[in-house]
Amino acid sequence: MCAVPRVSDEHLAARRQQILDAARRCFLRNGFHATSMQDVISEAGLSVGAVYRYFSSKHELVTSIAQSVLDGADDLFADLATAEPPLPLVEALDRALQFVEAQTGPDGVFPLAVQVWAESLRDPALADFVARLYSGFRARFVVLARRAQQAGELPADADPEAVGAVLFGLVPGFVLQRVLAAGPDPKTYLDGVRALLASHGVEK
Amino acid sequence: MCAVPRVSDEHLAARRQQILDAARRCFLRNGFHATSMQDVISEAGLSVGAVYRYFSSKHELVTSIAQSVLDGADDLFADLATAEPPLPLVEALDRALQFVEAQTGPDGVFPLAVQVWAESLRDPALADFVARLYSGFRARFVVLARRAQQAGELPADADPEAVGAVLFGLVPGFVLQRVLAAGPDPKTYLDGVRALLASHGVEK
DNA sequence: CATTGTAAAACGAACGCTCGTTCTTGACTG
DNA sequence: CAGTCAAGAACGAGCGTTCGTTTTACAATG
Repeated sequence: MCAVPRVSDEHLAARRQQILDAARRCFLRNGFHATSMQDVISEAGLSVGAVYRYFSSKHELVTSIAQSVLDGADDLFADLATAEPPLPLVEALDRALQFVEAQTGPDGVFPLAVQVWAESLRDPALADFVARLYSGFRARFVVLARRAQQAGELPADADPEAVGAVLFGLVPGFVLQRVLAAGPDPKTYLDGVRALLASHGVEK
Repeated sequence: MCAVPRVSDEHLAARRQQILDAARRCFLRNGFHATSMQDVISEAGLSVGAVYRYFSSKHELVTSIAQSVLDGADDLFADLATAEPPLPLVEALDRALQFVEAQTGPDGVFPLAVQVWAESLRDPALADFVARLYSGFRARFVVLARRAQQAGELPADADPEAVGAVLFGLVPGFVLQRVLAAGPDPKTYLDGVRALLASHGVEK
């Protein structure tokens, strides 16, 4: 009741974001575990008490960053799956690779995403979040495959679920090589995909 | 005088392996960072001093496990690339997926590999090791692609480097879905690949 | 074959330090 | 002056590692 000495909501939100930004920089630089709360606090230019007002624990901070890292890619994938007219597979992949390529550098989300993957193996809540999200991603690619099939780009008896999984898998396959093993650039990778698509039928 | 008290080399090697096994279990259960030396020591049923006789630091233990996790896959990939007669691409992928599938469970190497990936982003020495090894893996798939091309399985103007990168990328693409997002089984995934290979030419 | 000398191997208490978190304090706001 | 917010000292737990000591294994000895 009564006296309500308040700071504007924007101020509170800005403070929170200030902490999140600092945490992201620290986590990117040193990883979740090697980053101490003191690191984040110093990076944010705040005090211990201030940070603990906005986040009740380090774990909450890690979780917040992890979720923000993974969110946002879905927008792109949604576009790929719903574009009119339906995108040819190679073009859809081209866009996806260009998008993720921009996130493979030290300022992109993928170095953090790799850490999230590792973390999710030991944090069931995070694992659930990741599984849900990535299954959603895959579903986008399944839609993409189904529409490509309707457009005659795939054999009539192809399983869109299977093709979608492969298409989706091409993305982390590209990213991992890029981040860990100096993989080829998106254009070269795409050329490889094209060559496979143009391959001669196969079957043993 | 001249006492030469010795313990057999096998004993020493066995002790070392005993520690490595314990460390692997701990790291798999809790991750590199959340595992304390005390955890490893208790798991191994040894004393602090004993463990530090064999490994001079926690970091050395982590590095040893990380390297052992990544080693060994190359044998399989080498076989794929050098088999006579040259393997059809789908069959080679089939073998690769079956091999990695066996390693995706909680007792396989992949949950640990994901941690190694994360760790390598912040440990230059490990990053170098990983990059070298994975580039080697990719090279195997490039050979595979080149031979498939010679067998007429790929267009004559295809770039084996690009195709090899894509083929290699299919593997982690599969693994990540399997480990993080309840991805499809190897057979379904392979069906997807087959459908793509049988696709209708494409180009815009 | 018992005894002894000795170095390797194992032990585990203790150390210094950093961690994540809590608590006390005071300044500032409405 | 009531109440919020930030500051930062303080805390206990747990970390990785060190190190002085004890135990073990075994060749040399008598």
